[in-house]
Amino acid sequence: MNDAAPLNRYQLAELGSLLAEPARAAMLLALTDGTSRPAGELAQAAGITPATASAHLHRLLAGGLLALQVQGRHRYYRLADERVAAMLESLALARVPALHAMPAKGDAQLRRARCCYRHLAGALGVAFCATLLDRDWLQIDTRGLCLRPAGIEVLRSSGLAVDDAAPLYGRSCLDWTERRMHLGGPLGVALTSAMFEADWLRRLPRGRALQPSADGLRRLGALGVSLD
Amino acid sequence: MNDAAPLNRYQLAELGSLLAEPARAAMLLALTDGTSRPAGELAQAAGITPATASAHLHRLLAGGLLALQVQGRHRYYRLADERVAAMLESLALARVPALHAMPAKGDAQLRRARCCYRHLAGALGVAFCATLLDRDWLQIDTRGLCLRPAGIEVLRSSGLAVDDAAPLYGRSCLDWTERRMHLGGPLGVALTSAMFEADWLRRLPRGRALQPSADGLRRLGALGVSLD
DNA sequence: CGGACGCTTCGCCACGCAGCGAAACATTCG
DNA sequence: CGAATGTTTCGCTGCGTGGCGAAGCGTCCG
Repeated sequence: MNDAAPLNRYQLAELGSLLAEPARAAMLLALTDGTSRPAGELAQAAGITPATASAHLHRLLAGGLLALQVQGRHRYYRLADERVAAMLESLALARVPALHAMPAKGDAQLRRARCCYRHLAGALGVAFCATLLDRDWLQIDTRGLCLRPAGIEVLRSSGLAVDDAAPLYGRSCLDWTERRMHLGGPLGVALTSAMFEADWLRRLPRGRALQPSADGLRRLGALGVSLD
Repeated sequence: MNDAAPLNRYQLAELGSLLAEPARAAMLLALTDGTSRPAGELAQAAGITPATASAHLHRLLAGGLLALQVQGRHRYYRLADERVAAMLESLALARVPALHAMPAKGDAQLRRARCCYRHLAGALGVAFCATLLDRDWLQIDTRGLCLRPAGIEVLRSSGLAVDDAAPLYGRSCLDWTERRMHLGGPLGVALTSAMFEADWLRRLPRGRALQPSADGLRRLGALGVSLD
């Protein structure tokens, strides 16, 4: 949640028109997990020919929503940055009738652990964040959420590679399925990627769901993180 | 910031197309301060004839972005709810080149105190939030930010009508000009409206800027809120 | 070197829709 | 009741743009 620089009508309209086409929307949504995908794959995801997809991708690129990486004869597109992903996520909020059709929907795996762009969300993300707050390992100030020294130490001794060179700040991120906050922002991303490195979490081939490893669950449990 | 229910391409595209027209964007932006405005005024703000505006307003209404209130021969439109305002604000973030063109822009009044939809933002909002956190009057848990009893007491004794019947939860909201968090969500809205009632703050006829009263500044100063 | 592949550019068609003026409808006021 | 005002509905025109196939261009591989 943010208050924002005053957009003028043309900037807002331009942004809207980039989203206004189902084909472009499909391509953006296919990239919300943070992956980079070649143009052909995005064309297929959107259900259009490569020719049409190419035009759409250029518009999104020119609009600053996508970034391009050329690799041989493939051209990999990804979301320009985390703010674009955050914007897409936040758009969904205006579409949700507040409390409707939420709880039991989606598969159980997705509810338990998933990525919210680049950080951990779902029951596990909420429980992890609750523990950090509960044990006073996480403090809040006006710059955001930040690990206290005690938190850095305990996470590190659990096997998580936590960098304390520059203090990273996170932000609270309301969890879609749990209706509680979890940890997002740079700090959330850093801790989540440390969990990947330590093999506490594994990515699944498709979708946003994540698979906690047995070791990861044991380590988290030792920290006091329980899934009820 | 939120992770979101999975929007499909058509929902996202529909939402985008509602924003994609400068006329509609202008009308939405004119309503971001939370006011209700008659159709004719919105037509004028968008620079189109009433006939065209009527069609746009209907689309926005059908799309769930606006709410309508009929009063005599006037029809007052306003943003459907706070989530719509939040969405519009968050859209601006994707347009801002991270750290550009921010600090000195806009007038000083707007930077000092303004409304972020319905709650207080700007230097004053940030300072107020920092004080609440600093004095430990505000706690954070997984449901959000919540006043502690000591905080309720001290605010009340300063003359702010703080209701403690049901604990209100706020959320952190990144301040556009200050790059620090301030207090948003239901709690932020409640405290801000209490400040209006206590005449600590006054609305200005136009725009989002707010005018703190002399008494309000004195009371806030007594709480420890300073604008440096 | 030549074919396969990935992607882009080009030219074309067709649909959607924003815009307006005119007219209809509703409400208020004299 | 009739005029004035605010808003909507209707019919129309013109522009923007999404879609495709065909062709062009770079890259990889045998």
